[in-house]
Amino acid sequence: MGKIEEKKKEKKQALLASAFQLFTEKGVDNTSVSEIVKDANMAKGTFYLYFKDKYEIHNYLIAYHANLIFEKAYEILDHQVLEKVFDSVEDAVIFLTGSIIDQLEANLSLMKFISKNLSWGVFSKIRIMDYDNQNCMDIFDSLLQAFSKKYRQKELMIYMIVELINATCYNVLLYREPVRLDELKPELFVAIRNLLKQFEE
Amino acid sequence: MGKIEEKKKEKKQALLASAFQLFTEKGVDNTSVSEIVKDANMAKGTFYLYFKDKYEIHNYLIAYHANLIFEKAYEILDHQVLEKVFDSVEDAVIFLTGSIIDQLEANLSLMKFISKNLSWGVFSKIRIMDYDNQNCMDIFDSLLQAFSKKYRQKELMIYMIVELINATCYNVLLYREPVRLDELKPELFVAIRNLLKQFEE
Amino acid sequence: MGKIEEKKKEKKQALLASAFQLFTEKGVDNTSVSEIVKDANMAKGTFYLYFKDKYEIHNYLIAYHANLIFEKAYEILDHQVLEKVFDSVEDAVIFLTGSIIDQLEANLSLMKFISKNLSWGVFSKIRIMDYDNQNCMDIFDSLLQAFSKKYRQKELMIYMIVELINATCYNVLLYREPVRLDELKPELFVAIRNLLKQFEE
Amino acid sequence: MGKIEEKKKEKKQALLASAFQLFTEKGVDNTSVSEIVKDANMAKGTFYLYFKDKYEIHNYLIAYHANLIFEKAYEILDHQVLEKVFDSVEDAVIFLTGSIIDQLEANLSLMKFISKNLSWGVFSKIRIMDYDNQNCMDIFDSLLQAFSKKYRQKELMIYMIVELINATCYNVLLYREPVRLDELKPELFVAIRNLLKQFEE
DNA sequence: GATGAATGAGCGTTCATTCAT
DNA sequence: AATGAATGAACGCTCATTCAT
Repeated sequence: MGKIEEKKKEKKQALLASAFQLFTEKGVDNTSVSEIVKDANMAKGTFYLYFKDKYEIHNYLIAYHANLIFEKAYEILDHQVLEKVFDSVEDAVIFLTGSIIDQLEANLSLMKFISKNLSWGVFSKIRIMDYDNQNCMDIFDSLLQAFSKKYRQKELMIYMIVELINATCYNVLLYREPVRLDELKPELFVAIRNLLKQFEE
Repeated sequence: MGKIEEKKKEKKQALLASAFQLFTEKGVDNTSVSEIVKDANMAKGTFYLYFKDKYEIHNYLIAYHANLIFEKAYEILDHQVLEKVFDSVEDAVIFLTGSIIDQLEANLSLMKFISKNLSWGVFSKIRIMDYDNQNCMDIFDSLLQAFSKKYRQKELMIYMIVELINATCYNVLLYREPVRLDELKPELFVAIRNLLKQFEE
Repeated sequence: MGKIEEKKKEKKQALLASAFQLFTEKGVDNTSVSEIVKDANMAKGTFYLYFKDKYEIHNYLIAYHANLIFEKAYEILDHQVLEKVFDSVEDAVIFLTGSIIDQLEANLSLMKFISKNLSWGVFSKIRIMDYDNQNCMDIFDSLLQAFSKKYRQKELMIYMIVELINATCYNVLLYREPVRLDELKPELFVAIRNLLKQFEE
Repeated sequence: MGKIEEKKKEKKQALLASAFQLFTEKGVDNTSVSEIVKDANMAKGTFYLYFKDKYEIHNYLIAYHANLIFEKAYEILDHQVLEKVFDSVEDAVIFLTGSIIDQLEANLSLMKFISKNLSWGVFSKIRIMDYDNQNCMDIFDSLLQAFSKKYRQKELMIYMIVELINATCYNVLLYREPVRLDELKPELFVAIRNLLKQFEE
């Protein structure tokens, strides 16, 4: 019956929502299963019907939200590409980067949650999960194709760009160290343009 | 009497050694104080004579080992500089980077330990601790001066380089994803050269 | 289902019984939660399902047993009042006192437990708890009304009488110092009669 | 050598002073030997050269300070008796009581410290200790003799008076329950006069 | 499928006491 | 006599997990 399936999905979503809120609020280590189920209005045992343990729900959430950020960024980008706003791939990537940084800046606890947990491996696993979004790589890929430019080692290039953004923004956004975001941004954009050039065929 | 002081230092060293081994083997969260003192052949209470809690010994170890890596790299570099091996700062930085990566590759659990815990703030605090070494920034600084080249925003530049190295090497060293180390290295080196150029005055 | 509720009540009762025995035997400070649950044949965690900490069960027991003593004394008194045994309020109060002293004498560890912990504030809080008995003040009140005599500052009067009884009996019952109980009693009764007179309007 | 004896007495006094301050400030259970010796500027081991354990120093302090209160009260009284200020024993006892209550009121943490720990047995042991003061009983005794009145069962009488004062003042001073001190005092004085009359021969 | 009472190993931390110096 | 480093049992408390209902 579809209704049962629906109810199960609702339960799972409720658990995910509660866990995400608590994880970002107080950290994963300081959040207990008890608190999650309490917040989700469920019995403790129910949690274990949907997730093997606390770490499964943790990984799920990282992948989910990391993907969400790219999705949102791409959504905005897509409109602009269609409207031929950008002269080059470089400009589009910079725009994408800016969009991602803006999202992270607007939600620091989300950035904290994702950043230190986001490993390259997670992206490739996102598809396995039950939300059928495009992932980060596809987004870049389609972007690069849209401008029909040829880059070698596309995956490595994207990897280096993503890691550079993530790594440099972390301290800057959370602690304003060693510089403020508005000081980092222009240099980061130049560095990304250079990385793109570096991988041109 | 000096003998007591000596014994105390030995105890502290034993605790640091045991903690480091266990932290790198099983992670900080999965290592208990009980295990540390057991490994160090001490009573539980003794731990608290030397460290306020698990996190104090953790921070101590991060700063200590991060510093050690730079020190070792710089030691080698120093000899080469004296012998005028390098034509430019760029070459020297690349050499330094290579040396650091080699160390990380040779000790993956150390890399794992440092990488996810190393925040920019830690560097500035290293001096405070009781080993009076030069730190990362000083090393770069003296390097740059040695070649009397002028760069703007040196701190930001170093920050971006260090974060790029750290971030890109993590997955590559630990999971060989998305490429192997020997595939990453040349591109990383080019990227670093570009970053240096970007900050030339 | 009622069965679960019943089992929970049984568990709580078992904890209370074990705690009371250990508290009176060895004192509150020398009794650990571990010992209580061991005596009650339960896991340590179970204790914390029923009481916030050691002090909650402690307060519960003080109030409970203090109330119990008054209740028992009043029960007997009630019958006698109905049978018009007493000529005056004074006689009834003396009877009540005697009855309370007898109970304390029969259970010295109970007396020790209650005496040093019983503060005036506890009485007013007894009602809050889940046994809905009359408390000390109500008992005296109804007694005084039964004989329709008017006293001023009833609460202060009762306070002074109760404290006098409690304070003088403590050393006498536990250490027979400075006199034996049978030497104290007549003088205590006279003193109480004088206190009652003192507060007549 | 006398100097060594003197130094030892100084150390003991320092420990007593530190312990008393900490006991009254934070309670006996929340004060550790570590804190006492730290406050007294001594090594931990030194404590055990002077006291068997924490409880020995505790008992010592109770007896000492309880005695001190009576002493102070008597000192004042003595002058007044010599000057024939009082017409009767009753008046003198009331004065003594007032003086004791004033001291307790002026130092609530002292009152808290003494009150619940003061047992009749402590008084008789005071003499054993190394401060050779008169104790409570002697004070009353000499008072009664000064007025050459005859009371029966003097010890019991004093016991009841002292316990009544102590017991009724405790809650009133600490929590103002069930009445304020100025409401208790007149009634307490009347009750004491009645007790004295009760024991007249 | 859902519950939540029960578990108990494990946590970090304290501290009275000992004893080599 | 004085020290203070070392001890380790014991503490209160947490919480992931189980399982009878």
